[in-house]
Amino acid sequence: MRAVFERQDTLPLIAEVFREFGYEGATFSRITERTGISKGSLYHFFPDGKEEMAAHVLAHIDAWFEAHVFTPLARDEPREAVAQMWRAVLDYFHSGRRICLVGVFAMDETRDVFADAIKGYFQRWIKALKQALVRAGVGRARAQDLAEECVAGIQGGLVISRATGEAAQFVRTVRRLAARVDDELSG
Amino acid sequence: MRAVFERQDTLPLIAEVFREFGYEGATFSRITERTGISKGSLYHFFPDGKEEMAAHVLAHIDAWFEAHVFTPLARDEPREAVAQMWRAVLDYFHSGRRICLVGVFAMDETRDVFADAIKGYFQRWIKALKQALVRAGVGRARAQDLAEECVAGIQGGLVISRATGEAAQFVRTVRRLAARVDDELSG
DNA sequence: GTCTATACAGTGATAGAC
DNA sequence: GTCTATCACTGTATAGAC
Repeated sequence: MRAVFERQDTLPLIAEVFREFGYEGATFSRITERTGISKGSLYHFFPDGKEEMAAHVLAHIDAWFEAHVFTPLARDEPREAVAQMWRAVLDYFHSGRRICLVGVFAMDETRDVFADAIKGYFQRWIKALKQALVRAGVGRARAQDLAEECVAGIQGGLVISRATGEAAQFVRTVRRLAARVDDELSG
Repeated sequence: MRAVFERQDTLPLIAEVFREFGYEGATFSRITERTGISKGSLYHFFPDGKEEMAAHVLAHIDAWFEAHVFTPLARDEPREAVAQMWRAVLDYFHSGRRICLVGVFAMDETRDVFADAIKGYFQRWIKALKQALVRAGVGRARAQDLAEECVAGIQGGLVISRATGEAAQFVRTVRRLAARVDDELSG
């Protein structure tokens, strides 16, 4: 009996291995152990091996954020979209117990292959948030500042939470950032 | 002709390799290539191998921050110490072109051996900053919030700068954080 | 499609010549 | 103290049985 039958289904499992051990630390033995899929089958799903796995995992994450964060910010009523962003972020990162794989890969310059994907993820996030803030009436310069501050703050909160082992620190960080945005929107 | 003769002198070079490639990616061949020291000599300096190297590198970084940031925050006139912290941070991280190795190691849970050192680094930073803010007249709860926000913001700014390739983003992040602290101190 | 068997390079680590 | 030679092992990757 196997729980996984489609390549798409393996991505979340493989993603967790990359998250826990980083790119170099995510070895085939750890991936087979976690997924229950042998090396041979993994190469059947991902003919180009580890690099292809990582690329698909990144694309998977990107699609999630595109659907749950970036697109709402660009399309929905801005205040509601921002509120939705905070909910999505707390949910996705398990209230600080889960780190950002894109951030992890960003810190590792071993493989420039992913540089564009990583850069695009953060730039689109900042841009979408900025434009939502502008649509909500915030000045362009201030909106850019706030958006950079929020996206950077989220990453930093994840690092500190993971480092100290206190997930609550991430939740506090998000609350502070949300409050600052609210102040700006109502003030 | 060799430029390095003492173990202490090798640490900054080895640290850069860990910074660029992460713990797993920092292989002996890369370290020997960067330092010009053979494996045999590296094991002479660090009998316990890579793990000992990483431990010494972390201790080296910790000592630098202790001397240039934490101790000044605890001892000097608080406003001046905070200003010194921003200078030290911009300087140490090369205005956003260099990442935080402690942050990189924090994201990697391969080796719990360093967990305490990593945790201590961030906790002492937050605590020292908080106490300096308290000595400068900020309320305890607000000081704790601000300190967490600053240390997390620095880490996040480094991640975003590295990801986007725009070091200037880190400088802006630091400026924003410094302005917020200044507001609190004068307001 | 899934697996086992295997190739081959590179890993951390050790021994020993000088 | 510094290096080279070598170790056992694990890494990614491939071939091929079923």
